[in-house]
Amino acid sequence: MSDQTYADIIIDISNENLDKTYQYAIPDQYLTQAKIGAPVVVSFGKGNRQINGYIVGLSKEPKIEISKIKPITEVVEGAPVIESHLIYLAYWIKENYGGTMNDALKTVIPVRKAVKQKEEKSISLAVDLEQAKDFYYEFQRKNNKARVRLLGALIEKQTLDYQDVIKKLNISRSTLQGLEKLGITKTETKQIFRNPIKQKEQIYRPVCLNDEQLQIADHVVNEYEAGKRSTYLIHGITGSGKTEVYMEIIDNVIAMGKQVIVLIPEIALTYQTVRRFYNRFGDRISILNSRMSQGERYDQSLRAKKGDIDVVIGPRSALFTPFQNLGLIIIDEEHETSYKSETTPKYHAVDVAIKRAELTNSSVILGSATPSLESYYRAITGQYQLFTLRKRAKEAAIPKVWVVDLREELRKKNRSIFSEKLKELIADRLAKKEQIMLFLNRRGYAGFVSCRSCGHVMKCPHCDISLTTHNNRKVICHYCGYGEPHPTLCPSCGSRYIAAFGTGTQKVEELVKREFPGARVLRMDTDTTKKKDSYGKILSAFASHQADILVGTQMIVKGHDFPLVTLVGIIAADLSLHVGDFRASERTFQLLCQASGRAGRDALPGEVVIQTYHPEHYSITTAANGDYEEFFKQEMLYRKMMQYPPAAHILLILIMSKVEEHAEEASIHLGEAIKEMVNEQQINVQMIGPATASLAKANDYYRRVIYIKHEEYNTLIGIKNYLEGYLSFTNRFSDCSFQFDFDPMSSY
DNA sequence: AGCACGCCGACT
DNA sequence: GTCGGCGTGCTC
Repeated sequence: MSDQTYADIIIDISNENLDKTYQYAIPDQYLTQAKIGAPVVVSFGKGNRQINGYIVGLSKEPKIEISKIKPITEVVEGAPVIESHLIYLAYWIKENYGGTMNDALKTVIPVRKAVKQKEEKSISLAVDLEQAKDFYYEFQRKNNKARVRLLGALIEKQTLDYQDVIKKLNISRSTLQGLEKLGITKTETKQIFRNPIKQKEQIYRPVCLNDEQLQIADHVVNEYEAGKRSTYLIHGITGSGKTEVYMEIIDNVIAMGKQVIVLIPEIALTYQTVRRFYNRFGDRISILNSRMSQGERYDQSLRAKKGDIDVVIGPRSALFTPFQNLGLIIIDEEHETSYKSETTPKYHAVDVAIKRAELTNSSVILGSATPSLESYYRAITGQYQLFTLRKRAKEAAIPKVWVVDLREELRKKNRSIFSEKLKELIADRLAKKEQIMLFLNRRGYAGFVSCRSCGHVMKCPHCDISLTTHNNRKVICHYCGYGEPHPTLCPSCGSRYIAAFGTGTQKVEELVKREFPGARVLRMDTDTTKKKDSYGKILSAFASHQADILVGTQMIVKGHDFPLVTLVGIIAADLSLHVGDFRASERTFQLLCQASGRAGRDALPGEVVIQTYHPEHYSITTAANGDYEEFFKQEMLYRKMMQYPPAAHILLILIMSKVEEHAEEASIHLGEAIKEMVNEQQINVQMIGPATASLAKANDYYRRVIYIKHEEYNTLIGIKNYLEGYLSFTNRFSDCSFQFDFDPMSSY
């Protein structure tokens, strides 16, 4: 039995050959250097031509006949190549978040798609037209049909598209090769890069930072110049000018010949934001967004690789821009859930950014008005440097916040969804011709059950998570599967006003129109923004005062400044407070802060009305006071008590199958396997489930979940690795699929 | 992307 | 028979 190690190698990355790896033997002399990500030279094909590749995996078992496996020619040392960094990063992502190496590589390395290849390669004549005609007749005489076809077409039209030649003219590559060798044709690859930003003259605008902003920028720049790399968290209230601080630091970092990645949530990627950066950095900046085709994205990554740009701005995926000389990664609004990938590997951009920074000797800046519990926790435990911006940059005043107790309204026989206070203020703004935003933070799949009289919410006795209604007959917990019959009377006060909670934006729109017949109302939610561009259209219609009231879900509270908005109404703060999710309080706090930040952005002072059945809940009181530190303190107590992140870590395992019994069987089996494994290794983990997911069935797949909690992230990675290994061995669950999610951000 | 293999018609 | 054009499939 030999002890040979084999390496999985991908060849020539920028082609679409990503899904093929080839196994090579590692000669003893290279054993120490043959790490994942390392560039290698290998013999390939019949002629043993020497080509470049990268190691993407290591194993002891040969996957094909040993006689076919060739040894690696050389492991290339020295010269740090971005590809090898990114491949190593892919490996790290796979290890930390689960999934296959292929999944990870695909998220990390931009692949040229066949779709956009059309314009890249073309065929043209290498001789003049007369000579071409001579050849044409000669080939006709010799009955070289394919050559005649191609030459005929080329005489008519001097340059042809490569793909068209292959497909429409039915010419094979060997024919083309033959003609090229004879010097009759030539193939050209031209690369047309399109800068997605419209060419507009840069407007010179001097920046003047206030002392708070300057202090942060100076500190970071000084450390950077001294060679110190670090992760910084900037906690700055809405309107405190975080972007100016970023730009000042970026300026200094690129002056040192380094490149910068700026991540912003997709939804904030508006023309306004982009132009601010463009005005300052001009052509040396590139924007990525989800509307760009894969070809366009690929173009931008090539530009980055060639050193044509210094700054890239984009959503999560921009994190993998192949800069040769990366120096800084900025993540704005770092608490946003869109930084967590929803597809395998379910990585979090913040953690991957920190890892990439470590590999490339870069710094990371996180910024938020309402930092995630995870980030703030790390900041106060010294893993990040924390900065706070307390002043608003413009002279805008902080809005006045009213918290309205909806239980009181019911007592006052007001059964409408608008409290007296909100009605009064809406009428006032309509009279003054100012604008109003009504915000309904509805999310999640199933409604929680609450009492309209006392505000009592049905909760799971084991998880402290809101129970959700199931056909109005049962209430269940979708973390652990606990269930009880749907109550008819409130267990707390005996009232019969206990029911599933839920109001749609459509209903709110209707009721607004009924209550205020003269008002012009716009609605924005997933229904009205399905069509392309409708999102922008609604917002610009509202911005130009074509409507008085904008009703919408969370999407209306992000980004955009509307100077005429002086009133923000939150219809029912409880809607996000009681979704069955341990992050519910955090989300509520964030949404309330963001929504409040929309009011009175300019000269006119703003007011905010928060309607709730829980005016005493800390998410609501702290948001009303704008007191993040107090919120953090309260929420951490809960997370510590319940062992939720960041106090501990959670691994979610999602089991899916088209056959309900198979999903159930597999989940029970996996549960047993986990129990056995942790007993054997004497690890003290807490396992919740297996249970039916809250979204019990999606796209014909039945879904089951298992949650595992432990203080150490690495313990959970160990369990994930164990299960991945186990699942790759057994074919018992071949019709089931499995997904892992660490410290999940979305509900399942 | 290169190489080899196999098929087929044309020429010696 | 053999040569060269042509299409196709494989490369650890």
